[in-house]
Amino acid sequence: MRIDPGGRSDACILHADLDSFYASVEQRDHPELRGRPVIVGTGVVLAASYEAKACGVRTPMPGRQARALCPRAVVVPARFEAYLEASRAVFEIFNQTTPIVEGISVDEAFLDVGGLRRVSGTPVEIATKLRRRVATEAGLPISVGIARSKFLAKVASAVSKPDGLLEVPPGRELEFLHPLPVRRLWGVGEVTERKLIAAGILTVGELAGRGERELSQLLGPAAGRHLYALSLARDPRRVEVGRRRRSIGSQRALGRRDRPDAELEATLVAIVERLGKRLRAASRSCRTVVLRLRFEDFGRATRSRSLLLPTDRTDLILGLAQDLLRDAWPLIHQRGCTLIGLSLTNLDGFDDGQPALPFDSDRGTELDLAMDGLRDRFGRDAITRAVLVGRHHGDDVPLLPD
DNA sequence: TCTGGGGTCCTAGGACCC
DNA sequence: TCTGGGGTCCTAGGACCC
Repeated sequence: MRIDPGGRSDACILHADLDSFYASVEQRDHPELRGRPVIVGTGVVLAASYEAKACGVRTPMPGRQARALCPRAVVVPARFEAYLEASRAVFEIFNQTTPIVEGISVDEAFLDVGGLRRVSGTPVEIATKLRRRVATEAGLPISVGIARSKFLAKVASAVSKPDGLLEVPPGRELEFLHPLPVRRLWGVGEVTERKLIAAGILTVGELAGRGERELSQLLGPAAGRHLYALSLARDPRRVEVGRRRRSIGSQRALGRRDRPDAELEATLVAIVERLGKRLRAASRSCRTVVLRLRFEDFGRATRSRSLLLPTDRTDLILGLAQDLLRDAWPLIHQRGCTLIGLSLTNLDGFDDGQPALPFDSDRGTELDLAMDGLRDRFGRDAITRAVLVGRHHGDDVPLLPD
């Protein structure tokens, strides 16, 4: 019998989610941390072990608050390289489990195991084996949810944590879903939760009872339609292999102390260089550059500019970024800048087909910017050394051979 | 010591085109 | 001269996710 909108009658989507990922890697690599509360991140909490979560530590909580809640906690700085390495090992196991893997982030993926019953067994058997492999081969705890849809599989993995396995049996989706608080719905964050609670809607079941029209009036047409569908367990999205990134970005928090303008400009140059390298490493090009700013009053602003044609050249991207920054100076001087970032969007070109994992292709800067311009002017092979000199407003020749 | 760094999607107004 | 409908693109902002 095929009744659900996803066109499936069996629960064959797995959502696999590593538990407290960064903290688990630290406990794996440092045995003395096992069984103790661990907080990763010295500024804000990037991850907390279950022992630390038991004290109420959450991410992304300010570090000071976390240490007050959990004075016994061991605070360690993040080691992103180690996490990326661990992520690769786990995704290797995912990919050996089924060819249909959709990576969501470093520590999370959907797996479609629908066609594998004869080869590998039932979804529960497959998930059990997957969890065992991740534990023994990668040394990490992972939770898995199984359901007929992505959304329910994701809710199931969250409910099963820590180190759990939970299947939502076909036909019993609403029984599972309706008692849950609205916050469990994918797309309900702090703001939407507040609105829903103010309207007297506390559970998914109550949300389903209101109907799409009322929800759309409350939250807007797209959100209303989306949440109403989820509340009835309608989610026809398939597991997609090799989704292409739609933007890449990089940002730096600056703290609250006053920074000279030149330091901001230098930070922007460094960000552009990183992004240019990542862009070319992924064989992509971009047409729009977005400058992101955050201010001391916690307000935010974005400024963007588009090119006529896509580019992957660091110097062209930097030109746009500097134009945007120049326009934003009054804003920055007035409100104080605590974060500067850049996103590249309207991406074009093929990429490597890899899931969108953060931190990839990013090993510091190598004066790429200078090399770009010099290669164009003097030819690819003629250049062995380059010097990047500062660029100020109006100077249009920032690059000189050494 | 008030808040990291990486993303996705939606909305809305204005310019511009047919 | 004024009015209309339908569409795309650009820019800015906001909510949400891990």
